[in-house]
Amino acid sequence: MQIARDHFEFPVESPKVTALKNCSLETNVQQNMSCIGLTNIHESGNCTRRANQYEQTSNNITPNGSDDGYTWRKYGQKHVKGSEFPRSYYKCTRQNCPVKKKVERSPDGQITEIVYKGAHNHHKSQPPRRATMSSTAYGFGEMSEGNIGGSNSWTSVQFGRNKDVRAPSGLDRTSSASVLTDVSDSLMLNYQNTNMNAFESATPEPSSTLASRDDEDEDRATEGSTSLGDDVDDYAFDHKRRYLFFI
DNA sequence: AGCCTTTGACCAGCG
DNA sequence: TCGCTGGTCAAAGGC
Repeated sequence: MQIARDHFEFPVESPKVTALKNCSLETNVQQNMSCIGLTNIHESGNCTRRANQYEQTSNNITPNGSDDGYTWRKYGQKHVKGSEFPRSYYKCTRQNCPVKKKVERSPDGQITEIVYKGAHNHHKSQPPRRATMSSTAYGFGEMSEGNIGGSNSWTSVQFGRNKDVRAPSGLDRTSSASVLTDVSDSLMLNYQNTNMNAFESATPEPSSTLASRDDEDEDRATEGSTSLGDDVDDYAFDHKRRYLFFI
């Protein structure tokens, strides 16, 4: 919990954030987490390009529950009792990756809660067999990545309201953050750039280790924020044309 | 052609 | 044991 909270305490006004805010204004995609998240790691030029794409399809798009640098496949959706909104269930599409996540989203498309379960056995942002929009953006991936090498745990990321942190097992390590949705948007902008080191220092395994172990061959190309961003940009842009969706 | 989402059915845990 | 609930499966259809 503390870890997650710490994640969201990064500067709101960084150069990246400023650029992204401009992006939102230019494209009328405001409070669009996907747009912001996707464009976080790119130059504003690309930001505009992407945002236009979204604008064509929806005014409120937040693909696949969250943009966390991993690729997710939705395998179920259910309206859970006690919850206002339907809950979507996602699996990491990475082969042999056991990580799952639950996403609750309000009717207007805002994420109200994300709960991660398990630990990725691969580094994030590597092009999967088939990328989707969700695989290309950044924001909360480290939430679950902090569990790499650990037990299957649920890591909760919450938006807009306070909820109990999901902790089915007393042994599970959980973390959560409760922030306003619009605030979280801004926070996501900076997450990748400003908090990687901060988070890594708070987690058992630094990403450099992660990137060079389980899937070294495939992961190598994704190391480093710059190369990572470029790879994701090109790859994601191409595939987003096909997978413009939202929940 | 391959991967995706959707969605109803099914299963397991719990009181 | 039964009913409720959350989580997962799998078929169907879309992109």
